Amino acid sequence: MRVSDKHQKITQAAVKVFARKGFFNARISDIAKEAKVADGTIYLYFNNKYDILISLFEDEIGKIIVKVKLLLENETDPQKMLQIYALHHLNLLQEQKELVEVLQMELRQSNKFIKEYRNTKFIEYIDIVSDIVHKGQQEGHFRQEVKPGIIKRAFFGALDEMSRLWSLSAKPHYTLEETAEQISDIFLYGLTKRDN
Amino acid sequence: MRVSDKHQKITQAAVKVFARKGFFNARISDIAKEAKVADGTIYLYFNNKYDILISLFEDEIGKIIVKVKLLLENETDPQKMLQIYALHHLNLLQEQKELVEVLQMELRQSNKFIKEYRNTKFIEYIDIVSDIVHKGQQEGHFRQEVKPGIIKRAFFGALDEMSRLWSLSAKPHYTLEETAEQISDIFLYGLTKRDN
Amino acid sequence: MRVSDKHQKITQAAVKVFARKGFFNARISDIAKEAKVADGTIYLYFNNKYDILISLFEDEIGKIIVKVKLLLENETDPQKMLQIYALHHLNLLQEQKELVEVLQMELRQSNKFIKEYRNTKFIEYIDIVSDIVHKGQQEGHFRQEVKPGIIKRAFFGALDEMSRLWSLSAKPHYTLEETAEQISDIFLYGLTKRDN
Amino acid sequence: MRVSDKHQKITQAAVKVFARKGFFNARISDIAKEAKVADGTIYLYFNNKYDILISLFEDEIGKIIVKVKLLLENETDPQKMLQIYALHHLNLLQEQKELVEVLQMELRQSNKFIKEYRNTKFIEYIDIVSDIVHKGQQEGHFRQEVKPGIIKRAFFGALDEMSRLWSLSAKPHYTLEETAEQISDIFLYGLTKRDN
DNA sequence: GATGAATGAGCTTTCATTCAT
DNA sequence: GATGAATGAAAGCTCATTCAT
Repeated sequence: MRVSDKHQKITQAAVKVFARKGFFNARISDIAKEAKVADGTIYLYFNNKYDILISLFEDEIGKIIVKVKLLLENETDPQKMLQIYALHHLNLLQEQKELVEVLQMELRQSNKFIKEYRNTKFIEYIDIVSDIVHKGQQEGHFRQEVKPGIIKRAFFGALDEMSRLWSLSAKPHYTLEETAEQISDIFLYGLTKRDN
Repeated sequence: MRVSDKHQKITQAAVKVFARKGFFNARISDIAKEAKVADGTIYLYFNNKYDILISLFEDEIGKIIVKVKLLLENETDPQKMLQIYALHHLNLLQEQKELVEVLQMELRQSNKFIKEYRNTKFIEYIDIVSDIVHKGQQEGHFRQEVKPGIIKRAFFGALDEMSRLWSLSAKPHYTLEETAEQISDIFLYGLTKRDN
Repeated sequence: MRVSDKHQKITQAAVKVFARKGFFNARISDIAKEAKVADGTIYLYFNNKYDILISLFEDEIGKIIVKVKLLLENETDPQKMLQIYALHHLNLLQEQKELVEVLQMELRQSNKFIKEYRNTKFIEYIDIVSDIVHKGQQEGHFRQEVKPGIIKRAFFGALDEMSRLWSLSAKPHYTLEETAEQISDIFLYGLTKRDN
Repeated sequence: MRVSDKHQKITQAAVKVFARKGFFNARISDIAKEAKVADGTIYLYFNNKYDILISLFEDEIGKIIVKVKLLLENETDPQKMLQIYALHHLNLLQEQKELVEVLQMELRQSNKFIKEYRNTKFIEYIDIVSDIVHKGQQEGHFRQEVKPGIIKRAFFGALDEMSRLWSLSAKPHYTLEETAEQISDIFLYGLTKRDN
């Protein structure tokens, strides 16, 4: 499986370089050097610089989705599920600091330039949250007036903002677990029906 | 007031152009044309391209802070204050769609490249939230175990993610008021002590 | 005599700035600042940047010619005259280091760009040497086979090369007097008829 | 020999263009066009515009030194050696009019701007003269009171001034041989001990 | 498939010159 | 006469992309 070999080498190199310098400041030759291939070789696997970013994005988000879905597979309690999602999302940061930085960028910047590109993978990823919320509502745990379509964004946004903070600041003020707990706590507390 | 005139014309043009094309894809000549000045004129008011972005950022965030603080001045109830903050933040989007897009960008991208730049204005802006939360805790309304330093980021992130969604999608699924209400609701519900 | 006042202020400022940064690297605004006038004012007295250089050159060489001719006025011995010329030429360096550097430049570079400009003043200056040599030949002191038209250039070139060396090196190896003596000595020795 | 091929093509083109327009007025695109390569190609072989000039200078002076030393190899008489040096130096002019003009420029202008660059090659070239003078003194032909360190500069300056004259004026008044002879004659006459 | 030398469009920035005040 | 803000052409340099080997 020669081909996917090179493809992956380039993708991984691109993650590093984009994270280090940002998409616009990254040069193709940087990626080529990091991947230990010739500049021209990259164009055998990708159409252009943007294509690397999108391709990378789809690939990596895809992997993450598989992983999260696996983690949630054996869990049925929506509250626990949200906690798992939060913890895993923040875990990504620790484990794949570089990748996260690139996704941060991709999510914001690039759509502007690649109008035709609809990041369906990303939508699939955050829809996991709305599915959990929906399930919680159906089972009677979560408040009915809450809109899953908004909550999914709010939850993701809250987590994401924290990871952004970490990726920028040298020494985080809060630990990963603490943050995951606080955020899922506030959302769960906010979602859950009161007893009285 | 010749000087501040041109300065402002350029700033406003830059907001438009950066929003339209993104910082990296925006050309100085685009901004110049939009501002109806010569390319060189821009360099009489700004040191370089980055300087336009930072300058613009500081200026605009400054104005927003003044505005929000004014709105909160006569309100003492932390719950109401959070609602006001949320509503106003989302309002920015409607009123200044372009500006928001640029700030989005600035908040994420630029720090990478202008390491020395510390966006103190932005910190001042989100610290308004932690101040409200802190006040709520001191007055006994909000749960003590919640950390204002995390909540401020989560709250901002939640709102911000929504605005990002809007700035990208053609037709928003939710109205501004609906969104503001949902998000402040979930946070307030999550923050507030239960009676029992 | 307002006009010549400003004209002179600008000329003197230009000498300083050209010497410091070279003609091409000197900015009009540098000269304006040095002369404590507005940029635009310079264009009331000079047609363009080149014009400043040429004008400066003509003016300053003119003054030097007057000065040298004055020094030679009361001297009739061609040998002494050559020594005076050499000493005075090198003296310029010490006294007007900056001016000399600019002249160095002008003599070489600029003619290329201002084709129409014939530096008649400079020719007048070195013709003093050929006149001395010619006089020496007529009076029977100097060898007849020597060509004044070549000697004038060689003599000037020899002196000039020394001054260039000085203007570039931090600490000259030889004193001014020593150099003037050595050079006029070698030329005089070379020019003078042998007794036998 | 692909690489040195392009390098040389660019160097030769640069000589022509610098000679034609001067270093500052020469555009990279002029050189590129002259060399029949793309603008960007130049930057594969040189770091920047200055680098072309310095590189060119070092290369060409290097070749000249080799050539002159070869010519002097079989000659032991200092007087003859000086004549050879003079003749060869002036010959350069005829053969490589353009190169000489560029070197003229380099010798004067550039050091100002490229302070860190010490043109060691050039020093090596003129040190050939002081070595000859020194040898002549040791062998008792030349006067002891003459300082080789001054003479080398004076001799070079004299020759150089002549070549400058030629490179500027359309029709030289003197032939090459005539000039070489006159100048070495005056120096030799000036250097040599008198019989009485 | 792989290479990397070559390309050249494109962009930021500078600065001589102008001209309304 | 004097000013200096404004102009805009011009140029060095970068780098995504191509293509001959």
